[in-house]
Amino acid sequence: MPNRSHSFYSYLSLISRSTTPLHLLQILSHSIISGHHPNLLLSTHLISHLSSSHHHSLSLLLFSSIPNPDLFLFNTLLRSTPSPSLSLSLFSSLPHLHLHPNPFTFSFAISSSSSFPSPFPGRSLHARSILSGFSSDPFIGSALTNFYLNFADSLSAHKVFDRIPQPDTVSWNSLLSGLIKNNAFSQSLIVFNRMFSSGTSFDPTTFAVILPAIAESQDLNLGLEVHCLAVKSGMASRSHVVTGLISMYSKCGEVSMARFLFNDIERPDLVARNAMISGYSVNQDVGLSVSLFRDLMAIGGKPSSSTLVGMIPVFSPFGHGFLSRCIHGFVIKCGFDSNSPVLTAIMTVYSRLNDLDSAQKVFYEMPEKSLASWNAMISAYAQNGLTEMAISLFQDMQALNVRPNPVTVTSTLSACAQLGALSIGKWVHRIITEEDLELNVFVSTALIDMYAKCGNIKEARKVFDSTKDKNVVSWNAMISGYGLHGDGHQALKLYSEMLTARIAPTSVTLLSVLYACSHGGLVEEGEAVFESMASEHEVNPGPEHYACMVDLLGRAGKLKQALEFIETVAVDAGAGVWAALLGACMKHKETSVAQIASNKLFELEPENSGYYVLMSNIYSANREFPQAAMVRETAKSRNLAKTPGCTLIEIGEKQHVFTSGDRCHPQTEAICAKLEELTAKMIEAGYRVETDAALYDVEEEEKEHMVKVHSEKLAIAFGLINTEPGTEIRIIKNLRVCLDCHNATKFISKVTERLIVVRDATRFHHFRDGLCSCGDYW
DNA sequence: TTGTGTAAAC
Repeated sequence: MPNRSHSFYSYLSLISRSTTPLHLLQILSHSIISGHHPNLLLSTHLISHLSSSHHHSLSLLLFSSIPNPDLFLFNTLLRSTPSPSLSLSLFSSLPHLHLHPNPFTFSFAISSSSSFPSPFPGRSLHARSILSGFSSDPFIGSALTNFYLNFADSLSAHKVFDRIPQPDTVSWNSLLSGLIKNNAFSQSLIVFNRMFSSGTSFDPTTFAVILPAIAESQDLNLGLEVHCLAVKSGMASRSHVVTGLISMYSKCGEVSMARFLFNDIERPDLVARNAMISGYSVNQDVGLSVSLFRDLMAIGGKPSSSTLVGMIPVFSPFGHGFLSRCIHGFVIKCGFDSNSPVLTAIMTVYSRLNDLDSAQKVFYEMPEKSLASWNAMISAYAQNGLTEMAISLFQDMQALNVRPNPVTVTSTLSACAQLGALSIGKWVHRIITEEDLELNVFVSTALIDMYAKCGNIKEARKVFDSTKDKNVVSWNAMISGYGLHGDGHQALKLYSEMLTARIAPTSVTLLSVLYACSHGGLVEEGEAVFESMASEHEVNPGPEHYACMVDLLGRAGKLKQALEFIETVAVDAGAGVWAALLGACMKHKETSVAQIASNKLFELEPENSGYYVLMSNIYSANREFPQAAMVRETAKSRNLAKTPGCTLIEIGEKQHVFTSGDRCHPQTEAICAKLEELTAKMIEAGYRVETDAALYDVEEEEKEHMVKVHSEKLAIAFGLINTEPGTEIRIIKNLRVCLDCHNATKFISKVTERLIVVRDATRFHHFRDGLCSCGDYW
């Protein structure tokens, strides 16, 4: 303790060395006793110290005891006030204190209003700062940039930022980190480029902020450049920067480079270790990930939630038993049983193991659902084919006002695409626009795919054309979209544009192009593409490509050539090629090649009921009924169930599903009446029942030569009743549309003057005025 | 500064 002879300055120096609030208060009382009443300077120091040791109530107490605080003292208090509502009420007390806010006052108040639940106080501070004449202050500008991006308002953020005359490093960093918080990774890389060209110098924060964005976009070249910049500016060994580099290299697949940097760290902290552990994990190196984890335990380190989140994904290949026994148990033992990120990682693993029940259980029992956990559940549903569940969960989010991010809408759109739910897909598109979510390459590709799969190929193309950062996946989605719609020529045209743009085709690209040729009947073009695969594009054909070639040749009626292709080129290509050949035999009503193909298939995949159905139908089509019956008997004796056909139609935003011979729908009678009315008109127009169609139905006995009304006809009739004349009708069928339904739909489109769009298991059919876009080639 | 969740063909 100082004695009476101590000067005012010795109190100051004591304050700066004090660590506990008690100690600070002792000094304060001592100074008062010894006649040194706490003046402004002394109080300011005290407040600053109390705040940095998180004793906010004490600093507030001290502040209120000071009769005439100055602005500097006020700002010091404001800067360290943890609660946004408290700092807002402090701000409004300025007039009582006869103080005028300066730029620091505004920027501190704005910073804390970023964590206020509503954006209004921050906006009003923005307005008041302009009225006070600070419209282009760099400090306020940075704080506002940050504030607006915290409320996902990137338009306002950019406006504010552009008003800063000479943005400094901190301003740029605020913009960058805000964009990244909003998942606007590609945009952040553009801003980073602008920052670089402006000549603004980087600080360690700049590197720490931009490296995750580079990692996210997997742009290794940019990562290397930034690494060089960091080395040149002498910041490459700062701990935050190294961690960012380790993570960036791992995510770009350069895990050995990451390890090299890691080994160079003298005493790696927990964060660096976590980055390295997850680096091995994303690169599927179980051994090294676990061994680093062991190192951590060996030095007595305590794993953080990030350690577990980083390590958990590597365990999914071990299978369910291991996970539930060890990992889930370990998480609970470590006290992370209510930690949202850790539980989200567990959910993802369950989902990858197709154990949706467990994933769902973790999700619904989570005490606090984060955005990531909502996303994990939606994508778990979407990836496991539970499309309605995925969509309904997204609708729940909307109802609960949980704001989606690009990841959320990407998964939801994927569900819409699978389901063919166009109206919901459009609704999601509107949400993306209204909420100003970043249209990153994932979102735009998902939109392209959704529009294409839901039948709106023009809208798909519109999105495709307006997408700036297309990658090969976007091109693939668009090309396969054309294939789906039977437009082989557009698919080939786009493919050649892609080659001109010097984008290397992947095996998926080539498969999509081949399918488009096959669906469009472009045999020679398809053969040329197949030839070019290995020779020009260094892609070796896989079983799918071979099957597609068989499909291409077989559909065109070249069954012998297709068989030869299998026996000479596509040897050991598996069941796919034979299935394609069998399908082609059905189209051309050919039994001898079909026998060879089906025998192969019964041998390769005896459990697949589809082949028995197909073979039996081929016999029936050729009036070889005893053989047909025999095949069906075999299938029956093996207890093989066939997939029931069903058709979906959307009226408004509601989906209606019909099965074959369905009489469950409330409007059943009206539907039957409509069908009778239609049949009469169709027969008048020349329609005759295709008898072969009856033979598609293996479960129907021959006693009935009548076709049980297939689900697509029910759905079309239902659509006709419930929509205005002239509206187009869109239906989605899970199996391939049968010959009779295809023919009937042509007539329906004619007699009702409607455009009818049918999506079946493999492609789209646009029926208009008695004709189908597939040219009866399907 | 690390960690969760995302699109294309079959």
